[in-house]
Amino acid sequence: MKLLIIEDEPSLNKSIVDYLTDRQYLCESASTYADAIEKVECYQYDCIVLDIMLPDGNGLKLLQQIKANNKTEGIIIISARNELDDKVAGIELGADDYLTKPFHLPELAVRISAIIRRKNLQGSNLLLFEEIQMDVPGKAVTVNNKALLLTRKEYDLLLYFIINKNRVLSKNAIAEHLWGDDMDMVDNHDFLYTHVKNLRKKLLQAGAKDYIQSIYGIGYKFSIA
Amino acid sequence: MKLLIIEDEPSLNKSIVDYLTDRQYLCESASTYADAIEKVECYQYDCIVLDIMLPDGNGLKLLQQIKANNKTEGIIIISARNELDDKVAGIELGADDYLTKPFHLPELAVRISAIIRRKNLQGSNLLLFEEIQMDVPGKAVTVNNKALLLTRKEYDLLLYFIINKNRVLSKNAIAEHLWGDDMDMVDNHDFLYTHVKNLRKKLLQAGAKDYIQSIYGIGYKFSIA
DNA sequence: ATTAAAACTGAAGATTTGCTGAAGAACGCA
DNA sequence: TGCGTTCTTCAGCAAATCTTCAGTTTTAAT
Repeated sequence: MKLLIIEDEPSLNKSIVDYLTDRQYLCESASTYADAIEKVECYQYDCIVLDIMLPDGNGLKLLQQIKANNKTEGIIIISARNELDDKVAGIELGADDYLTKPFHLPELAVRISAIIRRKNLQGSNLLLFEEIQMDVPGKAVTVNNKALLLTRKEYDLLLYFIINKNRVLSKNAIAEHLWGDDMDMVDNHDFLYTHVKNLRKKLLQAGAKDYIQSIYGIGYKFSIA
Repeated sequence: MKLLIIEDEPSLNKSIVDYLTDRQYLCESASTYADAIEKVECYQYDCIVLDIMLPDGNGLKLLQQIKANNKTEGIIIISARNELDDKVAGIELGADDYLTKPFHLPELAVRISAIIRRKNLQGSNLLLFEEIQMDVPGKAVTVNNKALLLTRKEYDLLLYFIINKNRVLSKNAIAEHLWGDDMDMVDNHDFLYTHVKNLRKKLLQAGAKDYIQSIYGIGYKFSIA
């Protein structure tokens, strides 16, 4: 799961990123309005944590642009206690949740997880695709009710596939989601090839059909037949 | 076993915490509504002791929110004798027990233990998992009916494993439950490694199988096979 | 059919994570 | 206070995973 942390204070930004990275999220951070708007326009995230007060532009404007961009990301606003009006405005502009500073990191983590669950799993903990079942909070995968052990990258890959089932995914989009933007994936898709190969092998061995279809020149599509 | 004591009067709070800590509970305390709601949202407890009268908000509202949060914690309400209506309302809102001030600490301890027993042990005193048997009130463990001596951390760890059997537990979740929130576990899981190692060794020596499965990059799962 | 690009594969290093035993520190009890 | 137990720290080793790479197969277009 990929997050964007928009927060200008470096130490807070770092502690948020460290904490969430430790909990298996892939985090990217932005510290200015310009930085943030660029990342939001270029990449896709599962959830965005947005500090309303930014040095070079108002966070509400940023929020508006995110929403205008027709992005479906979940958004959590953080703000100081005396910026209550901004908070209310944020919710009206379509933020999914808010948090007042100072807050505790576990609480932020709980809310992120709740938003992601709401968005991708319709409130359930289980993701189903034919004979494959993913228990997301438990990070456990079963095929025909038999446990299947996946490595972290394999798990992330399968999760991304199932959430985006029946859609053609470019290799760059997948790579971006699994490794973030600091990775040099322009002319090297060997990572992906290897992990797709390993995931396919494990799924087949577990008795699932090969739902990972290669789309020549583009990427993959996860679907039946 | 991890408890949260919500009580605004410092001396009473401290004496409750001291008494229960002495009886091997891991206690955290909150003295205000805001403080309490935050802890409840971030952490997980086995039982919550809640004083209905709080300075900055009504305890009943807090109780309602705990229940709304879909938490499964047991809850004991404490209140002054003249707040009988609140007490009744509390039970109706889903509190598991109540106590009127002033009360004796041993009585509180008895009720906490009863709630935990009801919740985790379905009313029994024994927790069973294959050849392992835990007598919770007696803090005694047997494997194939032969006594097994565990240290406190080992005992707490095994108890947490068995209560959460078949679930993937992150190292952070385990650490939080065994050491509380004041511990700096971000990049140091050596505690856990050592205690898991010692617990495994003792269980194996006693003739039990190794039910503690390591989940690479995440934590552990306690289950058969 | 030929060809060049793209995709796949197995196996090798490199890296990260987990395990271990032993030593030092803290604790509880007499 | 002193003693034995338990808890924490640490450094070296082992294992799992990730990345790299060279060689092979597949694909689409000529």
